[in-house]
Amino acid sequence: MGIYEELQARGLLAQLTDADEIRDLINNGKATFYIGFDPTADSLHVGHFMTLCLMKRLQEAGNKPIALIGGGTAMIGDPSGRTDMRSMMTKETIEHNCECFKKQMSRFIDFSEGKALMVNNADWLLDLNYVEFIREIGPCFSVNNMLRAECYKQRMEKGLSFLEFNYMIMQSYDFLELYKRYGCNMQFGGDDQWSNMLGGTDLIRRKLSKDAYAMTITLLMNSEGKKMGKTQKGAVWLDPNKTSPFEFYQYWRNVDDADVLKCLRMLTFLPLEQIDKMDAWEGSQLNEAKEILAYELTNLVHGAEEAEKAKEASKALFAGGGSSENMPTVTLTEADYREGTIDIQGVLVAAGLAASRSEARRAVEQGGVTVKGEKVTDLKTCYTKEDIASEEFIVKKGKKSFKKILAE
RNA sequence: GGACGGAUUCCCGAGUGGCCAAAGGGGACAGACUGUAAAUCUGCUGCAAAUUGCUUCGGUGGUUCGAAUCCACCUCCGUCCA
Repeated sequence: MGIYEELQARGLLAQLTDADEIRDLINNGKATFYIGFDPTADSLHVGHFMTLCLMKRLQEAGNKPIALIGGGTAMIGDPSGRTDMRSMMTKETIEHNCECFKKQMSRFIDFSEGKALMVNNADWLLDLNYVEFIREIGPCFSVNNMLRAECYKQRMEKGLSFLEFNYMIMQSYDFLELYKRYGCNMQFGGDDQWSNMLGGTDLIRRKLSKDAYAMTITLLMNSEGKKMGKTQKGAVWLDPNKTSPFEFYQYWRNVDDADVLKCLRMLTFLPLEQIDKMDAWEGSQLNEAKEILAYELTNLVHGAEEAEKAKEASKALFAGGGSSENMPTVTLTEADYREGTIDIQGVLVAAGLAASRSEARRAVEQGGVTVKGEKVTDLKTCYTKEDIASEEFIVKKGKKSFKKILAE
């Protein structure tokens, strides 16, 4: 089974410009491909993780990846899949984010000895001369066609600025530039990038009369048709400081039944045969599959040690037993106490389990707060520093949020 | 450049002088039921020293005893015309 067939079996392939040609290229290690990442935040998230995995898979199959950091395109902002304009980022922010991306990517992709490249499109986009550029590239784009592209259609109602309208052209130009510089003949990306990517293959054909290919991977959607990797608090980040390994683990531990197998196939590197066996699992047995999913992904992103810790902590909390050693903790400082004590609302707020004292009050009133295994119903419940220091002071809000509190 | 229309709480969206911390829906959170799933039902959803007080309806000023609501100017967005 070639890499192409494997990707297909995992359900990763969405759209391809030329399936036969692409299969031949990637199965035989003849592809030099690029995937673009716009530095819109200071950490990669789960969406990026999928494409990074794709990159890794293809690299292992002998193809040469180019990770393109969009230091230039981020100056414009991709309107794809957005209903309103992105807020503009300063040059400094973008540069900072680029650095963060670079570090994180090196964890997944082997950049040693020219096995992969990392480039930044700021290097060629920022110095373009406007008139020269539009004279060279402008004639290759039909506005009529661009307006028909899905990514712009969605914006016709809410409004689309000229700035964003240029995004597709910039991305197309990237592909052309990479083709010229490195012989990059393929581009991969999320399915929402399809029209931008086609812009690139078209441009290469027009300017160089050469064929280049594009392929998108399926966006990871849950059974409700929403993009996965987002929580109410925002994206699930790969940076352990933004999303702790434990939270990361829990996110996957909690996916819907309907999505487990899909996630295993698309995200993990487990052999397909093993995943196919799990296909037959039903009901509560699926919980095991979720545990595997959560462990595998945490392992990939944060390493085995962190994955193990997250698993332990989760067992300690939900299944009883296990040690509380690896639970997320919060240490209270002098400033948290008032006259030597802290009330239950204060504890919840200090632990980050409630955003405000009002929210904490509601949680207590509705019977959702547990301290050391005992439900707290009295808002006036107070604790001294000694109470907290004396034994395992575990505060639980609801079923899944909890913190171990330490005294200073 | 001209003519309209719009901006309300996490989101959508009602409210056109006091009864408005602001209807309704979604989401989030909590409870019941469960398998750390889904579905369903219930509660809850600005902040706080909490029978009260404070801050909020794009921004700044103004009218008024009283403004999300009226007036002026500004900012941003949409539609149509150029």
